[in-house]
Amino acid sequence: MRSKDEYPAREIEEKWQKWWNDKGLYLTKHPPRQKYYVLEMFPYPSGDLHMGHLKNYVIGDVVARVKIMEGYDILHPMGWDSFGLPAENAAIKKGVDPKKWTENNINTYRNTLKKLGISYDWTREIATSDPDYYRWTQWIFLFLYKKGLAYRKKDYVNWCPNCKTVLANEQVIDGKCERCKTPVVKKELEQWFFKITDYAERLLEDLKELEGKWPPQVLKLQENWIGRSEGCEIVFELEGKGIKLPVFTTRADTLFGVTFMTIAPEHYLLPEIIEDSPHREEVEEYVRQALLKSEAERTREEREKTGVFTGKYAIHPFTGEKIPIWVGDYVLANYGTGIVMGVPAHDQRDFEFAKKYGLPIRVVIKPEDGDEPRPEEMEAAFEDYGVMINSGEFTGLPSREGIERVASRLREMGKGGKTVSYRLKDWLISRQRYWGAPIPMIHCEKCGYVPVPEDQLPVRLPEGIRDFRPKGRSPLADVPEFIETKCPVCGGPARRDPDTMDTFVDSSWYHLRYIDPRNEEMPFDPEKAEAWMPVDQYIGGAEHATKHLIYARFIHKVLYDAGLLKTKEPYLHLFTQGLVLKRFFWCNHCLRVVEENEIEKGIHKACGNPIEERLEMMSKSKGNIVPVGPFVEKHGADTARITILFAGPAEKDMEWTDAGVEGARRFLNRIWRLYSKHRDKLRGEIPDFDPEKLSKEEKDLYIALQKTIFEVRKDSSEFHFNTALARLMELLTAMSRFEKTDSPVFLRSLREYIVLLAPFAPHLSEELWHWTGAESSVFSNRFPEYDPRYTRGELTEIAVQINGKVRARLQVQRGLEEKQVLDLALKEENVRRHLQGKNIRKTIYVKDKLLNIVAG
RNA sequence: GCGAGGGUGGCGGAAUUGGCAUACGCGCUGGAUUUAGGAUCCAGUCCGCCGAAAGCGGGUGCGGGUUCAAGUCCCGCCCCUCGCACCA
Repeated sequence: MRSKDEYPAREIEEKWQKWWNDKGLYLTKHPPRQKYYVLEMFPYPSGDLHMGHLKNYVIGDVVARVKIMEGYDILHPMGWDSFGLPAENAAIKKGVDPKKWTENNINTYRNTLKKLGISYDWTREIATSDPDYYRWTQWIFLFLYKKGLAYRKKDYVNWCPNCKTVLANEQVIDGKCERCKTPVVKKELEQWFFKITDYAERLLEDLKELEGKWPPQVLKLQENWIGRSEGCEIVFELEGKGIKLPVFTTRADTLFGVTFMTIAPEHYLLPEIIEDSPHREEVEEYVRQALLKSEAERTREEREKTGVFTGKYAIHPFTGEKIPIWVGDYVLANYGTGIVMGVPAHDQRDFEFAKKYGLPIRVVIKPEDGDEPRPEEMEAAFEDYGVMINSGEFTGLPSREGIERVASRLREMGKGGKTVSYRLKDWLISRQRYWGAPIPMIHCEKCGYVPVPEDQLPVRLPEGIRDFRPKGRSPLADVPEFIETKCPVCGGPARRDPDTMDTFVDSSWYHLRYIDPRNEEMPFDPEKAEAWMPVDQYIGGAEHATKHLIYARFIHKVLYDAGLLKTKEPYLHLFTQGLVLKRFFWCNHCLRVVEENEIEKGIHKACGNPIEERLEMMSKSKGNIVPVGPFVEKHGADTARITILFAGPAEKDMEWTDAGVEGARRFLNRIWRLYSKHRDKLRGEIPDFDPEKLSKEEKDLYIALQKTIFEVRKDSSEFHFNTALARLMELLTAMSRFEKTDSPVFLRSLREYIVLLAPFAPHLSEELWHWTGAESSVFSNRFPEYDPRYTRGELTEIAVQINGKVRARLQVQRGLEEKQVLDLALKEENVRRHLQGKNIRKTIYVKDKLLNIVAG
């Protein structure tokens, strides 16, 4: 129940939200004097907004408000990543139009975010599903196409049999579809790709610029994802036909130990290899089986490797020896060259494969200080570096040197040489879906693939489609008025590309559109981009480390190379916030969330089955969400903000609890009561005072204030909002207990406290600020400066230890010397007792902190 | 398996150039106020030594080490979370 002591949150919040809006307080000032671009990852507008979504925006808002009060002109926009599958699924399930569904959700999201009073410049709102936006997404596609960075390729791709669509590598999690968890299979399709591998080296290299500015684990994740590996390409030849069969290896020194080769089942050269093989049918059957298996099945580690002999041989580049070629599904088609050389003596996988199929083992490396391993006795491959043996002209070389020499020899022979391989794959962007940006390409029988001329953009999505059920092709393929068009080159009949783009294309450049959201000539004006880029602080979930954050860096670099941008990287600082978890009770029998009053002694009363207590990320499907709207109505936006910020370190996961809400609410109420009590004292000038001439009580408060300013500034800049709030709570207690409430120190503390609180509880602060008689916003203040002379009290407590154990604490003036402190310490009863019968051997003094007496 | 992060009261968490472990909040206990409840305010709250105070001892996942001094540094383990995982 709300008592009359509780502050009227909703009333205050609505009042100031309206006032901020009328005053245009958060409108971007362009050109900026001193710019600061704060960006939170924009949301996909799904159903309603819950507290789990909020953390991102609350953190961003604190950053933005602190920067406003540090005198920056900020750009702090919000928009919608509004293309994507859920809209289409809703259309399939409920028959609603994806566009209408999306618009409704956007309206709900916008209204909810507005209720939170976050400092967005709403005039810059964008939605990726808006033709005014996706026109430029298409423009970017064409831009890449012109640069040779968008190309079409027939390939085996990740295919989700349930969603009936192609997935990027990044959308395959543990071999399963990210969305529906169905095992992904391989399917051969012709698709559009972005050549992100051309940028692999720079994407890796420029991570160095981000060190100390991005979370180290995100940098590491990207590094692993790019997966640079230095090695050697070695070209074998197919016996008889002379087809080149390149392999990639990091161990060129083991080349003389090759006893077989293995090629991936989906390798494009395989059909040619087996064309005239007696084993052809057997191989084809093996390939069929392999492609049916899901990635998850194929890559299960404990699974025994399988393979089948192709009946064909390759020629060793040095020895001319015949090497049998096998097909094996443990070889990945999309890493290296898709063919590996089998060196069973020195590679564990090859060893296992050779053992299974009775292939010979040939030792070509021996330990530096040991004997040559004997093949018949080996139980595992010898994978260490050592000295090359049985390797012709290279015999006797240490591995490291051998790797170099073999590579340069191959280079001379034109049969390979040093090369670099990346784990990163080209970015497959075609999606067989309706609700995305159409790929702006036209296929003409005569002219081939032709880009849609820029002046014809956007290629609009047709409306009024009824049937969105996945059929293995884009719903657009069945819309003749969309598909059928004229070739822009020859004017003859032609067909549009029926696919739409991966939504990660939409979000790879949105930070640029915010800079110039209504530009009708260009995606953005390069001059404006120069004024505002890079994003100074980007805030979002760590789950985007290898998807969005790599794609955005890639697109940014392409635009940088074209001279449209002046910075190499889009996001200068990145902060990744933790999740919001909510405890709930789950009945495994009824398969639903159960309220506490339905449970008795751990048993679900309704069905008699035991209840499981779970702590998981808030999600609508689980039913453990706290919706924002009703919460704000009941407790207010500021309470929601404080709850989130105080619960723990912002980068860590937090549990949303009622107790946390109570604590936040209580804190704000304490502030409200203190200010209500002294409301009549808030107005008017505060007389100047000399801190040196204050009473002890006053000086203590003055020092507490300086300390708090110092700590709040420091903690806020480091994203330690929980400890910043702890300091504010301490100062509040100090002010509440302060008795000389007419003192200028007290009055000044009240004033500055409001400003310190403002980034965290903006509505309450704005209200209290106006109680001082101010007419301008609390955010037109500078964040308070501390008086550096007083950030520490002049009294200090020195711990007196004897042999490392604290035996007394002394209250003394700061700055005492060791001798003085020791004299004082020796007067202490407890110290004397512990020194009885002992000699002081040595003392260690840490000024103003500690004195350790070593005695014995 | 590899990589990263983590393990501190009943709970969320503070404290890192090595220097008073447990700030702040929640919960709990007692008191004040109140017809009562709620709300609020004050005091207490790491554990143990029968209660209290003083005092003493123990204590930051486990075992060792360096040091006058270790949550913090070093060595060896255990456990948890996340990411990658047949990458040739």
